[in-house]
Amino acid sequence: MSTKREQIIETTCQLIEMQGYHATGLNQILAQSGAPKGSLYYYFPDGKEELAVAAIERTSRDIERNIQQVMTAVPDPIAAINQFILGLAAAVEASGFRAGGPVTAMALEAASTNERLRLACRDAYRLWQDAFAARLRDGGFGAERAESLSALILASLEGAIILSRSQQDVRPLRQVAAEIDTLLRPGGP
Amino acid sequence: MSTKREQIIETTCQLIEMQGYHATGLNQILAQSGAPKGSLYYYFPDGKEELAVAAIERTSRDIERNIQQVMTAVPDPIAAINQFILGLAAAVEASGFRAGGPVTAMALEAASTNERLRLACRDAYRLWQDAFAARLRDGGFGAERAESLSALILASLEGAIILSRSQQDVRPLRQVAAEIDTLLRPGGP
DNA sequence: GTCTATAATACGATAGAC
DNA sequence: GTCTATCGTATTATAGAC
Repeated sequence: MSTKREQIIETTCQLIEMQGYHATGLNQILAQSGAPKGSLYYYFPDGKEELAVAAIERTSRDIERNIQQVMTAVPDPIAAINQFILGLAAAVEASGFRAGGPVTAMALEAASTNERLRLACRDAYRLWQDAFAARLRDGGFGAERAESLSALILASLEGAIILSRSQQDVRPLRQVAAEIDTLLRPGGP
Repeated sequence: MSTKREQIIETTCQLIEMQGYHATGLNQILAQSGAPKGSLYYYFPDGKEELAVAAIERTSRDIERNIQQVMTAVPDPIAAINQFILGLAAAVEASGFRAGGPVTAMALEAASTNERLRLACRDAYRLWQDAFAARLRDGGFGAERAESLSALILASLEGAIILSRSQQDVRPLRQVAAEIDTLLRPGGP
């Protein structure tokens, strides 16, 4: 419950999502969060790896809560998914195309080299995909189709964030939102 | 046309796609490619950044050629796109989920911090998306819809590679291939 | 629990011999 | 053109005072 511990994690999330895992140094995290190096190793004895896992878990919960919130606020599942993606586009744009979630960065950098981080990322993705899949089942899709559709939604979401940041333009995210909507609507394209 | 220069670029592509940009050291590239440090700075006076740009441009051409090849071999555009994605899934699996393209890694790590790399990634994505869009127009889709669909295809492709590597399972790529196919077929879902 | 100083190592880049 | 030795500065991690 320590507030300094939370500050360190929060700063880590911000820096990793902007720069990536390996480009973000412990010294930079310490400088920006105002914590000394001793505190970091007191709260995270395993060092950078443990801190990164904490950052992934924190983001995992935050995003999952965000998804649930939109899904509860908007009754129609298809409209809810559309609104979530557009909300994401607005957030990415508002950050000046610097934000896009720390999980994807670590998933790419550490998927092949760090098993612990890979599993943490995998679990986060699983949680988010399940949130979409559950809502799709509520909307009348069968279990298998909901699983398949939620995979497309999550994948295109992650990919569109990368495209939008590279182009510094929200168009890819908006286009994905529109095409997903078309795919989900009864009657189809 | 130097063969050593090509070796350096090829090794850079392999290492960056496995570990990312910042995690890949110049010394590691040199050791694996068998080149000495002097050669690297002779061929790439601007150092790591110039080398990374060369790696992106090389991958850009290779993938574009791969897309064109599948699109030429398979007459039906929708079937061709499906086959390209499944081919990608096979390649990712064959690499032991270590490969997935060096561009995405750099796009994420450098989008906010290195303008030169960001632009190189943006151009690569543009080239690939245009290849898909052109084929969709051939298949009868209007220009605007082809643009929007190709954005979804490229985004979901990139995202599904990340998901598949995190899970060490090609399912996400296969599910994306199937859902894209459903979306494209006349009559729809 | 909190903090500083420092160790051990790797990084990218450069200088200069050949 | 090719190569090696080395510089200066990062990095993660630790030891030990308070």
